[in-house]
Parts: sequence; structure tokens; C-alpha cells
Amino acid sequence: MNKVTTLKSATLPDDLTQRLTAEIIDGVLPLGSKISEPELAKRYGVSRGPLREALVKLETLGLITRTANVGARVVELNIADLLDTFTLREAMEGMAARLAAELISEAEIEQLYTLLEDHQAHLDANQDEHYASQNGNEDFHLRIIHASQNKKLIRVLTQDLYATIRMYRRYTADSRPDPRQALREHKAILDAIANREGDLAELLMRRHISRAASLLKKAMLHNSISQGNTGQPSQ
Amino acid sequence: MNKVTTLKSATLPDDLTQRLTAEIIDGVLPLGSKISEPELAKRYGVSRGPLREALVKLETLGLITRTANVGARVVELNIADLLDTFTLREAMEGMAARLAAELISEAEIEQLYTLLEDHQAHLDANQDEHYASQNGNEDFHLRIIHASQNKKLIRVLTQDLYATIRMYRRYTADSRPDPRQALREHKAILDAIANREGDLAELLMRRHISRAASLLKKAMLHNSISQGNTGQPSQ
DNA sequence: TCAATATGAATTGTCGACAATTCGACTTAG
DNA sequence: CTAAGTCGAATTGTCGACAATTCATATTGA
Repeated sequence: MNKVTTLKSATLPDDLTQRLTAEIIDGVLPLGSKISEPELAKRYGVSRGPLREALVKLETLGLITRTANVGARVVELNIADLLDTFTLREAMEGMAARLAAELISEAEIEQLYTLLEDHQAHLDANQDEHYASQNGNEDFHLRIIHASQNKKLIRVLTQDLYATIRMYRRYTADSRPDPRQALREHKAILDAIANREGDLAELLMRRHISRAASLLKKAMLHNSISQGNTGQPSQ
Repeated sequence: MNKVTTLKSATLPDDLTQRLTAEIIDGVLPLGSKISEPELAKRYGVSRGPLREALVKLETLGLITRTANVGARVVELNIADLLDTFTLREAMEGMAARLAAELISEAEIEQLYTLLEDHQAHLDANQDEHYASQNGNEDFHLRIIHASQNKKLIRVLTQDLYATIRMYRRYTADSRPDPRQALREHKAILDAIANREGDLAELLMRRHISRAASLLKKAMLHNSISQGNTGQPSQ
């Protein structure tokens, strides 16, 4: 309701896309809630033109759905969609791991080992566990993805899929794999990459993601999440 | 330059997205050419608002690039991008074939066999070879993709990747696999799916696409295509 | 009481105009 | 003659207003 602080840069549609993405991921805009163009425009202090361009982008990111003459809505929480996303991730990140095994530099390999050591240290100290297991996990995956050097793959994964995953993350905090187990799997994947074993790297990455998906599925089946109950009213 | 016939339906940005996509694929808007908003708006008889929304969408489809305060341009022909796309296709359609092997119905399997028989007949009669080898090929792939029942995968493949592939197709007419060989590979893939052998289906699909990519790569290295020479002036 | 319809407020779709920025042509100094 | 700078036309970015559609309310008739 409050007008948001007006800062940042570039062009308005870009800013709005970033802000709105963040608001959806952070739950400021509750899942399933209607998006009112006049209200949002007033809140951000912009006209509806740039806002609508941002909405088009959000739609392609899979964060909102739009219906002609009816309007936009934040997507509903939906277990099938999330599992579909993980299946797609499995295929794409598996390929990323394979390509990384061929293309990554020795320096990058060193950096990745250091990353995992840091992660391990965080876990051993039992400090900042959430940060280590969340951002650390995503850091590792993103580096592998970029090491693939495949621009199309990078774009789809980092923009489309990860936006969706981060959005769901708030609602799946309980049903994630053991961070120590995840770290062991990361280490195995990195070993395969360092040894330039593309086949193995792909296989391990796919198992790693598939395992997380299974866990998520099992946990969600016992939750209200599949009924779209997010604990927040949809306005 | 001429104003285009004004028909169709739904909402203007949707129409414009479709039309512009077609114009880029068909080469009406040459690769690398600048897109003038005032000119296009006048040609389609719309204002710049809906047109800009369509441009945002085309950007996410990878058909144009936009720079703030500078404008939009049809993407350049670029061999690395096309090979990246094929690599991504390999991962995604491989997964689609695996999922299809699990989920496809017997009726759909029958339809696919019929499709391949039709394709075979076209080739034997040596009639309409181009149609058979092009649309027939795409038909087969699209059916497998849809049989995966994975909405995210379907969306990325049919919208993002295939738009790119169709765009490049005009410029790669000479460097495509032998249609009879392709048909044999399709048949093997379908057999695997019909036998519910997901592993094999994925493997064969990946080889099938990888083979096409290799051919493309070899052919393009001998062409001016890698230098961005499209035979058309840029604007 | 309920169903169907009519009405009007609110929202989305579209437009034309103004502001800000870019880019090319021309001028000018060295 | 070249390079830098200046100026202006054209293009992109943004805005506010109007048109078209939807949705909720209320009204009417059975």
C-alpha cells in the first residue's frame, strides 16, 4: 500500500521486473493474489505503461498469469509445477555438469573446492547453517551452470527456473535434504568434473537433483501445500 | 512498408507477437536489422504501447535484442548460439523421450506409428519431400515433447527453442540430415518408447539430435554463416 | 425465494503527446 | 585534413486520458 522508495537505475520496466520478482519471491505479493495495475502503478510512482511491460516479462518468467481483459494474478502454489521444474532442472543441470567437465578451467575447479571447504567449515561450526545450506547450495549449482558456457542453458536455468524455485522455497523450508548429505554429493560431482568425467558428472548431478525432488514430493504430499493453502489469504 | 491487413483477434500484443515472430522467421525482417517502433506501429496500424509489449516478449523468445535508449534489433545469425540451442534441445528432448516412455498412451503410440508410415510413404513416392522431411520431422518431435506431460518442458521447448530453430532453418536448408536416416532414427526412438524403455528412448533421442547438430556444425564451418553474412543487408 | 437481467463502477486495453536520450551532420579549431 | 565539439532531428521512454470489457450489485419478474 505504501509508496516504495524510488531509487535504482536503468529503465523503469527493468526496475519493476526486479522489484516485482523480489516481492513475489518474498511473499509481499501473496501467491494467487490479484495484481491491480492502478494500485501497483501508484505504489511505485510510475504509469501503467512501463508496469505492463514488466508484467509481460513476469509472465514469461512463470511468476504471474495474465488473462485478457481480466488481469494478472500471482501464480498458485502447485506441487505438479514444482516437480515439473525439478525434472527439467535435472535434465538441464545434468547437461551443464557434463559440459562443465569438458570446459571448466583448473582455476575454477580450485575455486569450487574452496567453496565446498567453506561450506563444510560453516556446517562444522554449526553457525549460519541456513545460509550455508541455502546460498551455498545455490552458489555451487550456479557456478556449474555458468561453467557450461552454454548461453541458452544459462539463461533458461538462471532466469526462468531459478525464479520459480526461489519462489517456492519460502513454502518448502521444512522439506529439504540434509545439508551434509548435499555437501557430500556436491563433492562427488566436483570430483567427477575435476577428473573430466562428463558422463559421471551428469549422472551424479541428475541423481542429486532427483533426490531433492523426491524428498520435496514426499514432504508436500503430507502438507496442505498441494491444496494451494499458503497460510496467506489471496485477498 | 505497406500497412498489413488488419484481422485476427484476442489482444493486440498477442497478435503482434505472432505476426512479428512470423516475419522474423520468414525473413521479412532481416536478421540483424534495426526495428523502428514508429515505423512498425504505423505499418500495423497500432500505437507504440501494445507494440512495445510485443517486443518485450520477442526479446524473451530470443528473437530480438533490445538496448535501453537505443532500440531493438533482430538477432544476428550466430553459429555458437545455434549449437547451444541444439545442445539444450538434446538435454530436454532426451528427457521428454524418457518421460514419454513412461506416460504415453497406447493410442498415442499407434498414432505415432501411423505418422511415421505416412512419412515413409511420402519419401517413397518422392513427392513433397521437403514437406515430409521438415514438417514431418517437427511433428514427430512435438508429439514426443507433449507426451512428456511436463508443462515447463513443453513451454520452454515449443516456445523458446523452436522459435530459434525455425528462424535459423531458412539459412540452413542445405545442411540437414538425410530424411531417410532421420526416419529410421525416429522409428527406433518410437520403438523404445512403445517398449517403455525410458533409458533407451532418451539415449536414442539424444544421439538423434546430437547427430543433426554435428552435421549442422560441419556444414556451417564452410559457410559464411559464421561470419554473420546472411546475404541480406542489415537495414 | 430464486433466477435472470440490467446497470454502473472499476479495471484492462489502447492511444496520442510530451520528455529524455541518442546519433548523425555540420562547424570549427588545430 | 583530422579531431573534437556543437547542434538538431529522430528515436526511445514515460505519462495521462479515453475506449472497451468485466464484474458486482441491485432490480425485476416469476
